[in-house]
Amino acid sequence: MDDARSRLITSAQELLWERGYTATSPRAIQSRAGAGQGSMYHHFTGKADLAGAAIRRTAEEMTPGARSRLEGPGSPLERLRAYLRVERDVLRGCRLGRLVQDQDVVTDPHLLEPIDAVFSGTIARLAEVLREAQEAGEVRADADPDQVAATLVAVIQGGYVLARAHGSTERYTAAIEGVLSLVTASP
Amino acid sequence: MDDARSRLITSAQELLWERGYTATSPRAIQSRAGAGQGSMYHHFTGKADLAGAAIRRTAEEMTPGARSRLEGPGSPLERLRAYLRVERDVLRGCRLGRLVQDQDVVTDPHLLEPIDAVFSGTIARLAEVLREAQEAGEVRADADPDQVAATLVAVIQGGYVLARAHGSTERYTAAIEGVLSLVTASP
DNA sequence: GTCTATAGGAGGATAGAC
DNA sequence: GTCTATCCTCCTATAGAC
Repeated sequence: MDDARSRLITSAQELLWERGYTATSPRAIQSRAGAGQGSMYHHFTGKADLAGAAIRRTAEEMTPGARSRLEGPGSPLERLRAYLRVERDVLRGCRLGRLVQDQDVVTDPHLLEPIDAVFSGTIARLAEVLREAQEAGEVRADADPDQVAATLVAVIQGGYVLARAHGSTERYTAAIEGVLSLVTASP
Repeated sequence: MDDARSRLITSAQELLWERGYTATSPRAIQSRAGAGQGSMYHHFTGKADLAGAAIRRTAEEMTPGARSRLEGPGSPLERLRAYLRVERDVLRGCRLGRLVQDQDVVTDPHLLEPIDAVFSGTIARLAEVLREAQEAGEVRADADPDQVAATLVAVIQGGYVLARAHGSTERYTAAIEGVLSLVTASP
């Protein structure tokens, strides 16, 4: 899987993460992939097409990890903690979430849809685990699982923002631990 | 205050909000402000300098509103609710938070510092109100006010991300209401 | 499949006239 | 203070040869 086409997608994934969509040029992708203009325009119709492939691959790469942590061993609350506390590349930001600030991404359904799908799926799975946790008495019963699931994902995404603004992971950790203390049912 | 210098800053504020830093060109700022090249480079040393002025002005414009809602009338918890539920231009995103995804912004201390200052100030003020709320028994006492304050700001910032990804404000509202239900002390 | 050549436009900035 | 002219580089894409 290290043919030119695949290498181009890999480079696009990296650059999309580092610089976003608008700030990433076909040239930069090509040179990082060690491929020429002709190669790229042979495999893809243009920048947007290649970016779409990169986004879809990133989405596929992120799903299994989240899934396994939320469906893994441990009580519902323990699985929620494991998911929220998993090590993330905080200062680099979310590979998908950061793209959503890009006007050209939000405007192109082919680019936006796979991103939204990841968030939707994550929220749905978190809500499921939250329901289990409520049944087990680990999470207060008077909270709406769907709302709280959105809250949890928002804390992660917002934690990235605070960390990048502050230049350190501290704020991210504080936000995560803060929400964890709140979801946990009072003794 | 509608001289060329001020108009350039206003245009820069708008474009920074709409397109971010990298995707905003001096040309675009000038044409929106109705000013020429010469005018801009007379008042500012370049794009970064003008952007810095725009960011500082936006920061100044955001502070009073937040301050008044958190120091206004009502119980501590009511003030927290008022702050979190205030109407925001959700789909447009945060004027400052969105810039933090931009590599060129994070790299330039003159651009990043005023952004971080707003977040730091907001977190500090929220922590203060949270402490009051705990004393009043409105918020569970076993939570760290500084952590929860970071959580609240993160939920807002992350709510923007979810909303833009989904193309609707629903997810934002869900995240906000979710965290509000969690901070409120159990009956 | 991949390379090179080429193209029109935009980006960011400087210089000097008015 | 503001205008116009000018500069070099990068952007994204197309064309056609190998």
